[in-house]
Amino acid sequence: MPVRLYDSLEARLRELEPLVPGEVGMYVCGPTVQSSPHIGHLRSALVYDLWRRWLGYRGYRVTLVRNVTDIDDKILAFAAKPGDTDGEQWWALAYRYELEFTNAYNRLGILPPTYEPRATASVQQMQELIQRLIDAGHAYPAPDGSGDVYFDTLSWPSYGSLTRQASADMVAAEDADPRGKRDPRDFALWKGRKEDEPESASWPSPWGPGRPGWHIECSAMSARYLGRAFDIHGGGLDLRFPHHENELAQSTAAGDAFAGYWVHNGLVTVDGQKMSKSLGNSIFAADFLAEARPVVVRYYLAATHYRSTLDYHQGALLEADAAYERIRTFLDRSALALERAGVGSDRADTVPAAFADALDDDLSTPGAFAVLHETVRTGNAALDARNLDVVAERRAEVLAMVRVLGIDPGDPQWASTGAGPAADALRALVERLLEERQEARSGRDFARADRIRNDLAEAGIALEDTPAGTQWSIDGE
RNA sequence: GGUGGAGUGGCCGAGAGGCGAGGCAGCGGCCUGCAAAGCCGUAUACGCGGGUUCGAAUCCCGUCUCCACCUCCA
Repeated sequence: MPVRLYDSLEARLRELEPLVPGEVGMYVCGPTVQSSPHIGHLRSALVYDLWRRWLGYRGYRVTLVRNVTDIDDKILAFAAKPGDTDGEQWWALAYRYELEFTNAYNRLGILPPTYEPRATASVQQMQELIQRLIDAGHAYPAPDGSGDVYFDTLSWPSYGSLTRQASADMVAAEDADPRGKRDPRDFALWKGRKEDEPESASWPSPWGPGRPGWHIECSAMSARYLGRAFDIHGGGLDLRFPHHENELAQSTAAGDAFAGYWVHNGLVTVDGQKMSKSLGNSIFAADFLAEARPVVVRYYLAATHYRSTLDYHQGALLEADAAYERIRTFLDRSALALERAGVGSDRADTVPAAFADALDDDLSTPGAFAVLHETVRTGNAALDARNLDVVAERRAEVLAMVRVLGIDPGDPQWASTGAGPAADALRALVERLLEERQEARSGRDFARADRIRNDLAEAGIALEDTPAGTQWSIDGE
């Protein structure tokens, strides 16, 4: 079955047919590194990580490019603002936040993209694109001497096609500063340097010193790294307009075929309300990751379909934790049972057909998780029935699925810091106590056995008696 | 005003004309010294009102409510 994905431009499910068979070029709008990452940023990056992993599993060679917007109005404004970061250069501020994003991505097991270009490194390509637009009659330098260059929306009849809007119906922004625009809908391709802006934030150009507008970077960098025609363009739903609409207009007006498919991920709300910088209700990555293990956060973010709104509320991570534990526990139990029987336990199979069908169908992670849990259930039943052949099969399937989703509990990525002398000492002590408890149980001295179990529980160590012996684990790991 | 999306059981969350996805919580049972884990069983669910159909959560008409975007946004 071919992979199908929902194309926002045509507003329908389409089969993926890459320009070059077997290869997929994917451009995703990354963050503007002006403040700390929040859940929405994590979700967005995770969505494309999952797309990339699935397409990779399906045999495609995926080139994933996710940009970093490291120059923009707010970055300059925040750097200039007096406060804690007084005196910090705009580029230092941008880099500081970029590192925060990278760190959060890493903790969630989001694989680094094939390449992560910064806007400031492609200014030349942007200028070339702007020049092509001017030459084609779709852009003009402002006549007011500001050094701005605008895209001429009225010169491009299909402007608005991505969001199915007619230019005439668009409400002009209240705060729109008409400056040298021919039409309020025109947008800046190039912004002339203003007096109070640092010289380090300006580049020479045929239209005077200045810096690129926001939208132009994606048009220029997607073409630079993926070609003037590429397969998939992704980004948050909130970027559809104006950002993606403008990208589409610029690139196509300049004669580039641009993206074959437009994919938009749903936003994250908090208690039903949109999370946004202006509302100040953002849940930041650091707080979020402090609430649950990163692998559980990943499970939580991946379990909802990527196009749905994800509404975060208190307790959501606890549910995700319980669901994830079910999978982890099965993998532990099955490994133990197979090893005792002298059967290897690291075999990973291909994923079940139903799981593949779900992900082929517009990356239906909810369907995929349903299959994963079904498989765990039948695997557990086989364990109880001591049917090890079936256990081995189910385990191999679960491993394959969990690896595609990036939530394999055995992945060193998620390994706790519990290695080294301290962990060894803890293990020795716990195992000594477990021996004592076993002696007590054998002598039917349950009071003593339970006292040991309670003491360990108070220290955050949970016990589980299984036919194969007692297992212990540290809560939250 | 324009454009798009959503309302599903105690909660989360899929599905898109016909055997009630899956998870969490609950209840009953099995297992267990007791737990834990696991297994089995367990639900008058589809915003409201009409209609089409042998059959509607799904299609049609109407209606209510919520959300997003319309030049800061992942």
